[in-house]
Amino acid sequence: MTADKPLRADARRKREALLATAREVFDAGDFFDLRFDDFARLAGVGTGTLYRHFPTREALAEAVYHGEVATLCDRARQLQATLPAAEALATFLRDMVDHIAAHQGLARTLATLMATRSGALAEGSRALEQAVTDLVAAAVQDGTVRDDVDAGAVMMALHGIGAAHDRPNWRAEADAVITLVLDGLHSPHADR
Amino acid sequence: MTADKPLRADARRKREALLATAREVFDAGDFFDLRFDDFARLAGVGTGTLYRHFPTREALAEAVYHGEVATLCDRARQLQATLPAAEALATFLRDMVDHIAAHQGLARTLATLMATRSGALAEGSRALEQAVTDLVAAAVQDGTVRDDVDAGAVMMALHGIGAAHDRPNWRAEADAVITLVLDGLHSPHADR
DNA sequence: TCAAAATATGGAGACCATCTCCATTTGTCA
DNA sequence: TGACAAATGGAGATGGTCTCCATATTTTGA
Repeated sequence: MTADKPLRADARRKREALLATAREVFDAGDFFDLRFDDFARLAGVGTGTLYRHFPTREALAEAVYHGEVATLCDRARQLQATLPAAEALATFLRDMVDHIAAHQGLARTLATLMATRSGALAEGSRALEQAVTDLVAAAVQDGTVRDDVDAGAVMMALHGIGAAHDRPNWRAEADAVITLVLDGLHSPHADR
Repeated sequence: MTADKPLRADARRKREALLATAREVFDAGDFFDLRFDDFARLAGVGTGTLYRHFPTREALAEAVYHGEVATLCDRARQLQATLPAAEALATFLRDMVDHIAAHQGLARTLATLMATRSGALAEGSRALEQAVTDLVAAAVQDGTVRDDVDAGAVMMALHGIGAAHDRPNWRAEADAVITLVLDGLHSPHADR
């Protein structure tokens, strides 16, 4: 997609170091508590180098988010290929909750980024949304899910779950949201 | 709740000016784009005065949010007093969407604040959640809503709606989320 | 009504994170 | 290996945040 420029050897090394460090910090949820310049020191890199590779904090986040999303999308495709549509959708959503539970820091970071609406996550988010859209469409197709509601609503609900990750009773509530959404999706159309 | 200290006359005037200005900026969604010192200038107040009254940006936001929440809670109580429980809940949720639609800037500001999780909105959020809890409890009581899901899930969904206010198709998706949640709430318990 | 005491003001400047710039180092290619 | 291109890193400029205190305003009480 982005025209690959042949990156020099040391450049790639530094870039990788930066990304590795970012991933850790990202996952620990300290992404916004850390002075940006310190990423550089942490990764054993000069400030200038950091800024050359990732002009903004958000650019760095985007790069990390990318890998994250790829994993989730693979998972979605895999489920879709091996399970009945409705079940694939349900499993994916429950898995998402597991995933967020297992990566609180990541959830926190993403929530902040979403809210700031730097737009930095646009590409990654679109990919994730596409995966959800496919799952929902398949379920609609075989008639197990109503057709008057689209995947956007599901994304919103997921967004809410991720953003609220710090609630005391998060896990139970997150599961409850998924339950509501799934049961709602299986309801017949309301008349109005 | 907070011990009221008899505020001096000019102090109250300045404080009010600050709040009025903040409310505008808040509603316009520019809350985080504006240099904090400029609030002072905008409100015709010195920087020092601003910081005396509201030590942080978040403190100022909290003060504004307070009034906002009070209105919504009143609305909830009023609905609860005049409509059957299930209908009161449904109406309130739909009204919330209307409200957010009518105050995009506010939604944006709140989403950012929530994500930053300054904790500044804790009190206001608790009040709002209490209102929703009451609505749900009443509906559970008279048997129109399942009892295995609590209000926290509804809050999460609302949170998601508010946080995603910048999606192109926001309105339709927000309505869809509410529909899913309401239909989900009216479903019988799932077995597992 | 008028000091004196208490309270509040405002803005100059300290502080600190972000980001730029370029002299130096490192890698690549012939 | 030499010469050119690519990349580095960190010193310092920039600009927003917040503190401090000399001055101004309000209140008190005699």
